[in-house]
Amino acid sequence: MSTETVGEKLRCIREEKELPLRKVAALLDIDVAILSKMERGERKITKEVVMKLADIYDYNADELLVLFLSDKILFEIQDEDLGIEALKVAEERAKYIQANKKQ
Amino acid sequence: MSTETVGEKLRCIREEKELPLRKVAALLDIDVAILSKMERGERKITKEVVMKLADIYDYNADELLVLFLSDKILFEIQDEDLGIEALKVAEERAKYIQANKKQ
DNA sequence: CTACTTTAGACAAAATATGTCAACAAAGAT
DNA sequence: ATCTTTGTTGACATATTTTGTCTAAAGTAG
Repeated sequence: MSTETVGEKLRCIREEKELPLRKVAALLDIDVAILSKMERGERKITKEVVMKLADIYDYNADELLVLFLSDKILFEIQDEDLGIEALKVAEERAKYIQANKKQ
Repeated sequence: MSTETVGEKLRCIREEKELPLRKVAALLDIDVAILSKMERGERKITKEVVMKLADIYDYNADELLVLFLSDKILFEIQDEDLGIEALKVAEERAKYIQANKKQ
């Protein structure tokens, strides 16, 4: 099971491609410091950046997006005793919403 | 299954108790307009307010807290095709974190 | 009408997020 | 020991979001 954050995952991928922050940051048109912080979870990553990095690294975008979303979900329930219960309720509600949304 | 938000739920409870916004807002020491907006989802509800209202209404705090948390979770994955998949991954990760946290 | 409840919007203040930059540390190469 | 490259840290100003306060207005009941 994956226990790493999307930032950690993106850093691993970048290191395997042997791309320096400098080059990737230039492709994203953002500051090197910000990308460094995003990989280490010090700055929030946006969905847009995740998608661009999937493209740059030629990596499965859905996998990264799921990791990105689950990070945000875990952030909401961190330190909450009822977190897992809330996740189950949220899943039921999400399924209900999905089943009833107009085509 | 519950399809209502925590705000809608809180409004229902308040109306059953026949308490006006004015009185409840006074007990919470917040403006009437803000409480009105919280019940309708126009302003974010805080965990603190949810707990205080559970006390004021003498209502199950855990139930309201789970609803409150699931609202926040659903907000994160709204309109995301991979939302339910992300929820499942988040649950696995949450279980892993819970199992490994020091006693 | 009057009294009460609730809602809508404007506004400033507070809090948070974001981009930019310079200084610093670590590691390698020569 | 420099020089170079890579990555990290923190300060700072700006921008954006959130929050509380207030007033006007809409809706409801007596």
